[in-house]
Amino acid sequence: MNETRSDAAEGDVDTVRTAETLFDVVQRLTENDGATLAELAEELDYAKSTVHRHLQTLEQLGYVVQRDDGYHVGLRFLEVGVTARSSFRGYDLVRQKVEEIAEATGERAQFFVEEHGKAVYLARAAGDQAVRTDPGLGSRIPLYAASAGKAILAELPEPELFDMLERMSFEPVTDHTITDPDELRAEIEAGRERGYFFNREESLRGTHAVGVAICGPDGEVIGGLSVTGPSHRLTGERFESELPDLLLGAANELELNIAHS
Amino acid sequence: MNETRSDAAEGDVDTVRTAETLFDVVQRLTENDGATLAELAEELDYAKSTVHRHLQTLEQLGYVVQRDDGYHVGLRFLEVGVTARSSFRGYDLVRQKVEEIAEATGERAQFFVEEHGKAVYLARAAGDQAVRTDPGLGSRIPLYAASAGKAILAELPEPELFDMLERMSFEPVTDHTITDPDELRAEIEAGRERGYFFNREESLRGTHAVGVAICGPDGEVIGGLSVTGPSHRLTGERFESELPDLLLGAANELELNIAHS
DNA sequence: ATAAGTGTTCGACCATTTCGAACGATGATC
DNA sequence: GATCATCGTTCGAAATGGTCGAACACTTAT
Repeated sequence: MNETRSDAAEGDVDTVRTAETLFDVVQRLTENDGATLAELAEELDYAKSTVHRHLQTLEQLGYVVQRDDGYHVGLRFLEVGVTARSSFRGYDLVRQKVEEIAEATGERAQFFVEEHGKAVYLARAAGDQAVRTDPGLGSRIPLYAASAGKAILAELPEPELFDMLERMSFEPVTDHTITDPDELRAEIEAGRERGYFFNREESLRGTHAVGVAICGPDGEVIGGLSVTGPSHRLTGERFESELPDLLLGAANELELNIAHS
Repeated sequence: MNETRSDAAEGDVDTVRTAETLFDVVQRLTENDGATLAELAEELDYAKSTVHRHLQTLEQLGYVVQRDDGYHVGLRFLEVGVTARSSFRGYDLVRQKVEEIAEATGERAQFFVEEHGKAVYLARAAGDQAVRTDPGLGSRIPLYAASAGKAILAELPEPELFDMLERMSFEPVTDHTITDPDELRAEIEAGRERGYFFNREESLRGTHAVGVAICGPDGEVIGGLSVTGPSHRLTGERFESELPDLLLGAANELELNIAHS
């Protein structure tokens, strides 16, 4: 099929170096919120003056805040991130549906989209527990380790799917994670027939999940919806039939609503 | 050439120019999601190649995504923004409380924090309407135009308050917005006695609000909590006594819970 | 008073960003 | 099926601007 691809595989295309150091600072700041200038310079191995200049720039632009206890990432990231989130079609509708599903099943429901070959959490709701904030909002897991991720993969057009599988590194998340491309391929095929996908302790030990894809009016995949719970509770009929049916119904309704929005 | 360095706070401190152009791109991308390279270069008045390089860098770092219909801001902003949000003490507790208040009052409840001299939405919940997403999450309004903003100002130590008032530009949001520093000062004093603050169509026509401050265990202000609603519904006893009491109770409880967390 | 911890400034070196024009790829129009 | 319009991409030359390290200023603890 394709052959002229190898050259772009690893070559760092020409890139703005300064931006890398800038986001290094941001990155370190998220991992070590409230860090001081000296700490950051030390950890990043840049000159203090360099880090200082970047922090000052970031602060002036609103992306960093300096308080008495050190530097913090600013809420402008949240502002931008929220617009990024709402740029997904039907996000509001999906969010409501996620909460409905959580309530109906008593389990945790979540919605992912694909970005840069990973599954990114966009919404999550818990059935039983008090309404807790979404801790991992925006966090990423490999597509092949999530039921919703597999559902997304299965809806991709063949060439894109091929590319994506090519680029995957298949690092295990748990000892049940699929690490064989052929095995993943087979599961995608199987799930395509059924319309729903499973995750048996592949992303978290002791946790099962069922997932389905959400597609837009033109057939393009928007994201994936899944229900997660303890493996002892997600089993048998409920796991293999009831929850899938519920999800398929939800997906269907969602897709209709999205198409008419 | 010699620089006349006005040692006041006015001068542009030395700043990473490249970062400015980079965030110019990001900014434009949030305002015009899905823009093409040519559009961005045109609107920003940079060379196409320059914008291209920045976009490529941003994409490689995960902060921008290129889809068939153009470039989009990436969800990494959301990821970073969420950590910024949860770096505020007691955010989870506050969020729950906001939802409780919305449910109890049937009106809209919201939580702000101060950043860069503005009030930033961190949480919002609506009582009546279906659970809708927070549209303006991360968005900013002037402190002096929000009841919760005034509450925050009133809790600041005098020197900081002074500085902040100095820097304020007092641009009106509606025709009821306070634009006179002395008037604001007076309202802050008055509210300090009472413990709560009002907003009478100062941020949105036809809308009233009551707000209180939330403080941490050391007396430092964390943010402000407020209830908003149509001015015809927020009036009389309910507006000037019931809601304030409710909010003061909520703040009190919150502060206790936060102190013990 | 001293010391250790902040953040801040400065000038010289040289890395790197910027620009514009030309290229290649894709899709629309006639 | 050829031509035009648009899109993203590449390239080298010129100068803009980022990096470094040492020294400064400031606050708090010893």
